[in-house]
Amino acid sequence: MPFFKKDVSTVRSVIKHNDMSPRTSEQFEAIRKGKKLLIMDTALELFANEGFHSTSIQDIANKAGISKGLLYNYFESKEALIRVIIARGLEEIMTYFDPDHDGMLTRQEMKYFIEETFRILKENVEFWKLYFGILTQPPVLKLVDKVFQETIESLFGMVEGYFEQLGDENPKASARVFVAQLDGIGIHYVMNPERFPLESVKQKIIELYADE
Amino acid sequence: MPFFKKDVSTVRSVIKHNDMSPRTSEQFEAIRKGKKLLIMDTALELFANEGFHSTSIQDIANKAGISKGLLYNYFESKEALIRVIIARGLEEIMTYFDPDHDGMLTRQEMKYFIEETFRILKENVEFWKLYFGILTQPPVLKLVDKVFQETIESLFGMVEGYFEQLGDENPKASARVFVAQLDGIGIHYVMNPERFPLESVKQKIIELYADE
Amino acid sequence: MPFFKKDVSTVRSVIKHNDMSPRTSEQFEAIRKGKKLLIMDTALELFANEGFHSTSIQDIANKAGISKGLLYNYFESKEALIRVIIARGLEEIMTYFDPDHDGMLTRQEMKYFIEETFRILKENVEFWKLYFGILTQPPVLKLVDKVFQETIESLFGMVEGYFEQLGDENPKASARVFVAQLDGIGIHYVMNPERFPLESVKQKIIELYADE
Amino acid sequence: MPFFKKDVSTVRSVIKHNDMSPRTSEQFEAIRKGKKLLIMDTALELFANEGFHSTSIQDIANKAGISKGLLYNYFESKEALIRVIIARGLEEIMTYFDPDHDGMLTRQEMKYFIEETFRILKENVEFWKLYFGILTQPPVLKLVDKVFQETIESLFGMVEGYFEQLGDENPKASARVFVAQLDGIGIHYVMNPERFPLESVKQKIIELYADE
DNA sequence: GATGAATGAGTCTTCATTCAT
DNA sequence: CATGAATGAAGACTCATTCAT
Repeated sequence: MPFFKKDVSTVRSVIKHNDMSPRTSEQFEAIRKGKKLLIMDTALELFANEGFHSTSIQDIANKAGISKGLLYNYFESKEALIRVIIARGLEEIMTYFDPDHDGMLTRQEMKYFIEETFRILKENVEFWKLYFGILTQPPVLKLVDKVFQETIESLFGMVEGYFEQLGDENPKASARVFVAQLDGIGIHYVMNPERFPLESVKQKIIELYADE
Repeated sequence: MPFFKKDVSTVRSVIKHNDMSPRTSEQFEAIRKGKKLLIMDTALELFANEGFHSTSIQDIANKAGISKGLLYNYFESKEALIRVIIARGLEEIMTYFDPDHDGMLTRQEMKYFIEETFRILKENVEFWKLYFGILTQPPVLKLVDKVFQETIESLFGMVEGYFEQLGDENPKASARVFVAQLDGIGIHYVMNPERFPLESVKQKIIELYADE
Repeated sequence: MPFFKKDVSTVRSVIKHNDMSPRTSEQFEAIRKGKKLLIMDTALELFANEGFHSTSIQDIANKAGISKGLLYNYFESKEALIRVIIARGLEEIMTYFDPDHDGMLTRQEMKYFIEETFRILKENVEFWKLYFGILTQPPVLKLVDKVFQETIESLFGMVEGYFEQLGDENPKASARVFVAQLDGIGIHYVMNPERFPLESVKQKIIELYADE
Repeated sequence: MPFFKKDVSTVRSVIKHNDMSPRTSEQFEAIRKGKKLLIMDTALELFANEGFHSTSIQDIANKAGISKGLLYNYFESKEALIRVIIARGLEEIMTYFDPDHDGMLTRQEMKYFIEETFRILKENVEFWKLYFGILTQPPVLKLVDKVFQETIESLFGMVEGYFEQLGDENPKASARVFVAQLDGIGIHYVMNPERFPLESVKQKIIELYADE
């Protein structure tokens, strides 16, 4: 299940009650959390499939079944919205990539790393569409620059360290090739998930980079 | 030299023509061609670096030193403009990839193919920026869909045929991986040409796919 | 002390009442009155310093520490709110200007009138900022038109009567000049209270109009 | 005649011609100048009578008989528009107030100064409505702050110098009173031009300040 | 061929007001 | 009495496109 589709469902039951006293702040909190997720998920889908610029705030509101105004109750601007969406996505992804948070990849972890990559790719097609869409759109990239840079740097560091430790003579170049390859696969996959032979491609990558 | 910067220079002198003698129709033709190229090159640069949506017709006209009206004299719309730019680029690229136009890659041709790919990438950074920007923007991709599809299909066919002829047990998957890898490299390179070790990456790719 | 900052303090204690004993209806009344004053004072300050249009209901609620909804419990609209604020201000001011409520100014009362004017101006800078702000904003003026007109008419009547009784040959013009002068002083003072020499200006006005 | 209504009339004849060659840049210049004045005058009238915030760009465009978009062809924002209007007004006014541009008022010039003041007030009611409207609206005042400050300072300097040279014991205060009085008169006049006895008020002021 | 004034639909954003709780 | 989520109309501004000259 995509990391961002968690438990919006339980929210509704919490917000039902029926006397005349004002809602408690927990109830408001629950409403806010649910709506915020709804908006983010809706926006992600539209940004990913229609592009950031081609998606209007009205489009998002319509699809989410809310009013334009309400969206601004939760996000101060369209730019803030995409920034939050990206930050959430990258954050969660990084937790999968570096399970023991030591910024290091051991030989054993490499196979796991690749498998995780493919799993995450498969389960979050929308997010990755958006990710690649942003990566190649300079003006949109600027909006989320910092978090992007940081995440990518950290990833490169990990991969580079792996090749270094393997005795690779040019670990920087190898890391570039490796990450570029994964990105290339990601792009091709999200552009056409049905026709892309993800499973056999994964095997090939494991053979190439993590074979014992 | 970028494939799209060819004979603008020779045309310049014709455009500068500023005395009172009537122009011959060949001269008019030359003006048209020169202006058209000027517009296309200017637009390519802006689309690539600022994004299609963030570049206005006014921006293009300003940078090209012409009026908005004149642009519409040459291209019927902004969409038509990007379509023509992409079509020109893909067309020229394909001539390099399949020199004898037989849609086939022999073993010898593979090394040449890879080298050409890297050369073209290096010499046409702007175009590739635009290419990848479009590839990941569904609504913009729609504008140029047909020519993109055709080019990509034809490319895949060639590469798939190559792996088939090599006896690869899953030529489809291998072709996907191969093209995805080149695309990944392309993206990473155009995003940051100075820091990307293009030359050593090229050697790696040749080793991997075209070593005798 | 500003005429509008009177008994808020005594009310505060009542508002703080927070145990579980049921409130008497007098207590409710006191709460209502206290909250209403709180809202009016807060709104006055913001309207005066930020302008009517630039102050949002949310701003007022925030600054007053209450919710938007509650504000509408006391005032049916933003326009009603400013109307009530202005009406209260003008009403209280008129009680100072015409102490025996006979609509007349005797020669002795003139000096007192001028002194009161300056005292009131000094003690209610916020109110006068708002007053002058409204005076010069036709669409806002419309909102409070009636009470403004009445107050100004009544004032003019008093002053005109004074000049008449003094044997002035053109009491209407003199009254206009006099009131205009006071308004001019008022505006300049509230725009920059620190740098305006209020005391010496007051003496000058007394010399000019109420010297024995 | 208001200083800002000059010779828009002649423009139309200039812009007529009838072959297929593009307009000359003088023609464009003439069009731009005329439209710019039209927009400024229209906006002045609306800002003055409806207030800055209550006047929408659409209102201005409608009244001027042009499209919203065109207005932005001439002024980059609503704020820029009011700034230009105010700057133009203040500039022209200062030329009347200090005819020999020496920043000084001689005794003879004082009578002329007052007469000019009243003439300008009478002939530019709209502008002065806007002027006073802005003076009392902090958030709008901020938009035009610099030019306002400068003009007012310069005016105060002149008037203060006059009282000083007259041997006044407190020229600063006298200048304040004087300018405040003129402002008060201005406000009352523009609020209700028909009922304000401008002529006799002028005489009174001349008596008070410039009598020989 | 060439210009740029002109249009108007579409976009982001704000905010007074309502209402369920 | 009190809260703040929710609405929607309105406003500033942008921009592809047209067209008279």
